Amino acid sequence: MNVRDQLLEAAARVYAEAGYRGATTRRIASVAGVNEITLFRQFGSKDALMREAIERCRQDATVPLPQEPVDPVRELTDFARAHLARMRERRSFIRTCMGEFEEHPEIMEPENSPPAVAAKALGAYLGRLRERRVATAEFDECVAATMLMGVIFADAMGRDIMRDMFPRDPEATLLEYVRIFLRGLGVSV
Amino acid sequence: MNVRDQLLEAAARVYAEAGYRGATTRRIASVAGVNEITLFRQFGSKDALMREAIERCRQDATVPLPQEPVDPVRELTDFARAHLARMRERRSFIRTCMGEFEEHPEIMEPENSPPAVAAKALGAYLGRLRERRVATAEFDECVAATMLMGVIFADAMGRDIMRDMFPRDPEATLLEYVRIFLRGLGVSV
DNA sequence: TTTCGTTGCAAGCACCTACTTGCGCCCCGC
DNA sequence: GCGGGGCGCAAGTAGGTGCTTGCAACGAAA
Repeated sequence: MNVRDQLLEAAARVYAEAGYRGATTRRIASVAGVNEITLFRQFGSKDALMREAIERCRQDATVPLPQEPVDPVRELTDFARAHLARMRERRSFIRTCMGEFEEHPEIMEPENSPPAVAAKALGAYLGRLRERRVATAEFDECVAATMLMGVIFADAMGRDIMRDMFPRDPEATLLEYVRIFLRGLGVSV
Repeated sequence: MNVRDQLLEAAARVYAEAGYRGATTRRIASVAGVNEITLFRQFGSKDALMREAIERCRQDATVPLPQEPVDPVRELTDFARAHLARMRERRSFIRTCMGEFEEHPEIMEPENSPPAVAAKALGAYLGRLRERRVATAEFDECVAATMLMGVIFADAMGRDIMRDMFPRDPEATLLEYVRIFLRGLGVSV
């Protein structure tokens, strides 16, 4: 791994831990194991480095949902588990971004944010569930999709912060989320 | 309002906007409309001021849930609306706290955090719904309570950040959250 | 072998930070 | 009227910040 990538990775790590102001060039360089001057020679300024480092963390992993629903509980559990795992991995980074939204709103591009695209795909899947008469209740699939993504988001962000609020067994909790959710859409579980 | 309270309020406001590092003593004093030296004379140090200012924001408003459920949809909608409004008011502050959790985990006392106590009260209410045979499905009321609080939390935190993910009408969305949720517990809506 | 681009090191710049000192003003109780 | 406590102002401390300069070492390409 070349010096540039080391710096980008270190910048993202330090940013997640300490925020923009706390991510000093000296600290980033130290974590990257390179000289501070090299940072400026490579990126010109702290701002340019941070912008590129944060942009790098944006690559979203899309979780597929089947075109033809077969087993909604299993399919949605897999979907939710994948998103939950991914958000939990990045929780420090996400929390820092959210905390600095007031100061740097530009780093949040609402159009393509990963949860938003996931919610869209999920909404389409829920629409298919209704078309196939698997989901029999009246519901707004957009609100429903936002709801499930919101539960996943809250779990990923809050489990380590408010420890006594979240049940011990993450996997069982996840399954229960999905079961309550699907029953709410009129899917028999 | 005396100088001390002005400083405490200004400190909380600036902290919510800029975080701990961004809340400089000069900026706080300027927002409070007092001299920076007065800040140190009153509180001794920035840390003491911030600690007291943040502690002040902790006073939680408990939202009552009826002992005898009558109209679950209305009761839970009122409950959810109150919590949503309160979280949304304080969203900047909450987001900043979450963003700085890695650096200052001590400000989060997981035992008495407002969402946790709300979730506990909600769980008890859901238990009553089941005892009265209003909620007929099998569900874990602890997980269910966490689920609804999570949806509220995600809406309060995310609506202004990921604008296209949340439907336009907050009140209608809220009602739909509650309806899907209650149906998921086996309550006929 | 020479050359040249990349890196490290030492030092330093101007600015901001939390925090201190000394002095003068002004209002409030006596 | 007057003494004292609370406040503001000017100035300054030591340390951290982003960023720059000058110079030497190294390794690969020529």
